[in-house]
Amino acid sequence: MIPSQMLKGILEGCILKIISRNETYGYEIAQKLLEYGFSPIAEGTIYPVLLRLEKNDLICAQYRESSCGPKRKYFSITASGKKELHAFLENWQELETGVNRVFAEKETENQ
Amino acid sequence: MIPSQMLKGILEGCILKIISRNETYGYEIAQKLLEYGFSPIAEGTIYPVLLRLEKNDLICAQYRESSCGPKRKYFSITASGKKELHAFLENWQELETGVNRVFAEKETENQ
DNA sequence: TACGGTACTTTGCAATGCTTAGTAGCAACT
DNA sequence: AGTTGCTACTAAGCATTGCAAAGTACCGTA
Repeated sequence: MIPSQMLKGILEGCILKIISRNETYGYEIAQKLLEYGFSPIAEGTIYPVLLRLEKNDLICAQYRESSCGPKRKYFSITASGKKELHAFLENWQELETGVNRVFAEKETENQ
Repeated sequence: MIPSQMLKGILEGCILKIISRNETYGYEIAQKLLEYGFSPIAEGTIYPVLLRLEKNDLICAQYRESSCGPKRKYFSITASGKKELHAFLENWQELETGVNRVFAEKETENQ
């Protein structure tokens, strides 16, 4: 169970990536995150993220009827969103490299 | 430049790891993080983390004189700290796996 | 009619890194 | 002596973002 603090900034990037692959809506994004191995993300988490992304013009929304429930709010990525996604990926890789360097056991130094 | 939000929870784990390798003090930790590829971590960031870790009994402190400046506050990891470090590493790996799964391009699915 | 699954919104909280300001020791240069 | 710069730590308050909780509402089934 990944603590919430460690998701900060990262969840947003993952959601953006999921949207970039295919137009989708909040409820489905939550399910996909589960499939990707994240512990269940509360609705109170995911929808505010989507609203923020929309407000910042990184994604745009479109309501559509559903045959099995209330209307869905479908999101697709914008040009700014693609740029942001690219920046996120770079930052993520930088983070990954840094952390893994910290945790790499180095035989050459005093451990 | 990794945005500060993405460091949340992670910086703490990295600092704990650095201390676990060798007794060390705040100023030196900041320098090591730089060596590991992190952009400069402000003192106002690092010292509060250390105080928090100490308060939570994950590290313990000992002041020592320095020949080239003010006294240094040396930290070493406690038993609880080692447990916490282990837990952090597991969470980090879980996060890493999850994010990389989200970002892996899958040829078998509609992209 | 009630329940469960689907689907979204809003409010307020908590954790943590950051900014800023302050204190202080030591060495080197003027 | 005074100034500057590096070393070294503390503390107060801010901003961001994930989370919990509560509310609204559509639809199918029992």
